[in-house]
Amino acid sequence: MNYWLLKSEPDVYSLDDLKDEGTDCWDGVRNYQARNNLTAMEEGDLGFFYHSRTKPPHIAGICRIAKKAYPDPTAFDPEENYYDPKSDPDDPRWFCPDVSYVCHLPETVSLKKIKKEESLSEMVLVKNSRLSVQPVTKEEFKKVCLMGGLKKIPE
DNA sequence: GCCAACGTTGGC
DNA sequence: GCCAACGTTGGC
Repeated sequence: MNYWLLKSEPDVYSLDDLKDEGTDCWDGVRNYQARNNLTAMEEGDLGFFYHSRTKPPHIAGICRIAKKAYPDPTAFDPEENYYDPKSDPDDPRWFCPDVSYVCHLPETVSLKKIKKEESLSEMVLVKNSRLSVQPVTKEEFKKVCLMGGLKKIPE
C-alpha cells in the first residue's frame, strides 16, 4: 500500500466534484515526474486530495486509486485542452489512473499548518511545491489525517 | 495579479 | 549536450 498526494485547483476540479462523480479519471497531467508517480500507483492506494491556488491552499480529503494508470485519452483528442500531438496512441506518453472518493477531512489541513509541523518538514509538498502528483509516507499520511480531525484512518 | 521557482524547448 | 528563452505552477 502506497500513499500519494494529488493536486487540483478546485475551480477546475474539486473534491466535491469527485464526490459527485464517485469515480473519475485523473487525466491531464503533463509533467514527467508526476506521470511517473501516476504510473507507480496501485489499485487500492490512498491519496490526499489537495486544493491548490486557493486561500489558503489545503488538503481537503482522501481518495483511493480505483484503477491502475492507462493511456490518457485526452492526449489524443485535438479538441481537448490537454491534447499533446507528441503522444502517439501506439506509444503513449501520458497516463491516468481512476480515482474514487473516500471522504472529506472533518477539518481541512492548510499548507501553513503543514509547514509549521516539524514531523512534516520532509513532505514533498514542503520541499517541491511545484510537483502535482507526489508520494506521501505512511507516517505523513497518518499525521495529516489526525490533524484533519479524522477519527479512523482509512486503510 | 505578481513573480520566484521550476520545467521544457530548441538553436547552436 | 549546453544553456538562453520561454512557459507554467502555485504560494503569497
